[in-house]
Amino acid sequence: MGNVRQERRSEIVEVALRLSEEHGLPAVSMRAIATGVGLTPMALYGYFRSKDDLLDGLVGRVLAEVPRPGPALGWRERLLVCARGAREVAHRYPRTFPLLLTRPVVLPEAVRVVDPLYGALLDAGVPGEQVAGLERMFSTFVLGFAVSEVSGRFGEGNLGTRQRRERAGPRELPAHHRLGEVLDLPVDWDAEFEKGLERLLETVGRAGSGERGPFTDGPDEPAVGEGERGGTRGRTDSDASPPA
Amino acid sequence: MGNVRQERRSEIVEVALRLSEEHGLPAVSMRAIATGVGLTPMALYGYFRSKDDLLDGLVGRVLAEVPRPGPALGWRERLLVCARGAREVAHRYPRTFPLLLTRPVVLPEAVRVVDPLYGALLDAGVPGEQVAGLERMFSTFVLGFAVSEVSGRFGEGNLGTRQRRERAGPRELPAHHRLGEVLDLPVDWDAEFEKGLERLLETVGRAGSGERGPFTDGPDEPAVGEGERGGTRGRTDSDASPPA
DNA sequence: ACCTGAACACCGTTCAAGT
DNA sequence: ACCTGAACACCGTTCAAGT
Repeated sequence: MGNVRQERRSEIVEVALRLSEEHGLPAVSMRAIATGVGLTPMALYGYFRSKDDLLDGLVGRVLAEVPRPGPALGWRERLLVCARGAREVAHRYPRTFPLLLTRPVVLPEAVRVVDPLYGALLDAGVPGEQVAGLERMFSTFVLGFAVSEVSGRFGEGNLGTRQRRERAGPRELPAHHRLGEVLDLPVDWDAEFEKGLERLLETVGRAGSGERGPFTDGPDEPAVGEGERGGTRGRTDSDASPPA
Repeated sequence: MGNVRQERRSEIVEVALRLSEEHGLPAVSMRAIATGVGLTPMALYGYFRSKDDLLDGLVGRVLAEVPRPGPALGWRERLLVCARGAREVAHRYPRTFPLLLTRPVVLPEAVRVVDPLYGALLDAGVPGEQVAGLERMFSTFVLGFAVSEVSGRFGEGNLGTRQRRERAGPRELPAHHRLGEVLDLPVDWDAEFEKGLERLLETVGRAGSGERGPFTDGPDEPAVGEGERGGTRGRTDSDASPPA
């Protein structure tokens, strides 16, 4: 089949990725890609309908490196592997990764990344109607955090707000002044990401155990969200709730 | 002082906003803005150092419409007002809003939006060292959700994955097949956003009450995150934990 | 102080033509 | 089938000049 065509296609995407990481996304022009692959700009249109199409290929190329854990691990570990893996990819391609938030997720690669997340949430006992929404919440956090980090959207953490804080006075920024010196500490992004994941996993566990609060008296199942250790003790298809 | 200058500046930003909403962000060019305001492109450089600088002005202009609730409301209500308000702004300026995720948050307008969130988290009892991180988690969700919604990153919800699901077969997308028809239901974005907020408020409540799990025996305070109904019964400054 | 004209070094894409 | 050349209608920005 059109295998040489596929080769050329991925060669083009590879050049685009290299250009993006070496000189930034704005440097990814059809003309620059073309010279990089040894062609005329017009030749690229034989492989991609438009530049947007080519950028979708770039998104797919990056998404392909996000790990997709199989059902061997427990659901918690699977979610962690996906989340940490995605963040690592962001650090690997810091100038390209922000594209993922800009472009729609209808690509087949995106669906392939989402599937293990759906599986993990189902195994956590999350009701079918809530799975997609919870997955979007989870992915939004992971993607948003990773993109913010590599694109500098978080600034250099809290640093640099100090001048502004002091210039503004307690009238305009009362909470900044209440927080005071805490805002001047450098941020440990690894720790913050892990903390966020921990919080989300707790939410998932609660959604998976029927969302009963501590005062709802239901069947006294062992609470999810406690003492999860490796192994294969995650639930399987058999106890996934029916779609109602 | 340079008041006529400020007038001109905001006139320029206003034209940029109109252009962006009417014809999309790519249509926001220095040349188009200039004709819109009745000047030569070069004249704009007297008011903004560069196009990026002008876009920062645009971000500030949009951020200025995000509500900043005072301390009259309870912390829960304040978080809800900020979150819902931000999402409404996204719906008001759907083609411009995605800029907020692209550009750094060092603008004074961004700090002004963050301050009430810090205040609410402090009033929820969140320890000082955790406030900034939790705020970033909250904002990442709100911004990420709103941007995904208006930029079409969420696709049309789950719809449209059906063809792909059926073409792929249970081998490649097992969880999609486990979920089955649930994925074909249309998504109620309002409800999903509210559900996400609810989950995050629960997390905030837990962080504010010392993060004890159901198996830690501590003082038997009434659990936060339960039975919250409207009204102004949120905590106030008086019971915020000191930064430690 | 505020603005303009001309110019530079770029873009994505179309279209007719080559082999 | 795959590629090229020339052209169109754009970009952001610099620089010298105008009033």
